Amino acid sequence: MEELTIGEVAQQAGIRTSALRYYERIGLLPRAKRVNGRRRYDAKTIQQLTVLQFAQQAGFGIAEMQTLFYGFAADTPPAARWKVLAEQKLQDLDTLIARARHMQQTLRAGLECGCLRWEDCLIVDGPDDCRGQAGC
Amino acid sequence: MEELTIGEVAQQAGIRTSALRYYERIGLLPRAKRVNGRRRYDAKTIQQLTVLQFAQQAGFGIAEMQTLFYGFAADTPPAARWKVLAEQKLQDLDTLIARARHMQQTLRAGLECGCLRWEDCLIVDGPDDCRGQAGC
DNA sequence: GTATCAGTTGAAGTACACTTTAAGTCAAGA
DNA sequence: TCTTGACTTAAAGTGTACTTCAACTGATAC
Repeated sequence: MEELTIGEVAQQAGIRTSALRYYERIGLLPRAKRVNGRRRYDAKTIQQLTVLQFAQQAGFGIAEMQTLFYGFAADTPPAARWKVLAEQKLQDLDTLIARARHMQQTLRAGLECGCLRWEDCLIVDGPDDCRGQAGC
Repeated sequence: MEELTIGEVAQQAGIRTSALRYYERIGLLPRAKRVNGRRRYDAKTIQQLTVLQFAQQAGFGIAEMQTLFYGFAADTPPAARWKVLAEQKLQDLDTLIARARHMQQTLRAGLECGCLRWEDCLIVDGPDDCRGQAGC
């Protein structure tokens, strides 16, 4: 089977060599074997990295990926591992989106305020609260 | 006019004393006067902090707030300052929301995959791509 | 007098996901 | 032989927004 250097893996996976060394150091990737002190990977590693990047895109942090990949009984299939964590993450994302929407409302409320001084601005006490005060 | 200690300001504004010292240190709040070496604030500070928290809730980082509060000609009214930064921020939030939605799709796609091994999972190459492969 | 509480300072720590740096190794090409 | 380029390591740096720590001071209560 074909073996790859760290630079080749990095290029094929679209990742920096420093990240690969980092993943190995923290145990997110298994320790690569060495030839003359240099890391050698087999093609399967690219697949592993693809899964890793997929999980990352789905919003999993490194600690969560450790759980996902190594934090279950060896005979637990991927779909089951994924399910446990994915459902919580979906909720987190709902929360995140709601917060972002709230920020947008806050910003738009601020855009409608024509205050001449911050002190006059009632918007900061509540967006629906502009009681004909100066500039609001 | 009534003067407040750092603890009183912190409590009324719902913020930690350490944050108040931090804001002063980085110049986000003007240097408070000292009495016996202790900070003394007037009631106006609460209002300033309210504006600050409003901006923070709208998604402005500290550097952006520096610009917002001190990065304009002294006669520029708040509404004009706000406008310059808020419109960009609204766009950033659109991007953020889109990314979060994409993450959710990724997660849901993963939930529908019943792979027995990561290696069998074609979802990681593209969510719409489960061509009757083992477990997918 | 002394215990307690709130305050002071500068420096270091926190979380996250890496990147950058310094100093050195290894193999291949001119 | 010398240079070049890719690689090795451990350690320190990055950015954000604070918090925590250590050592100390000042005012108040008993």
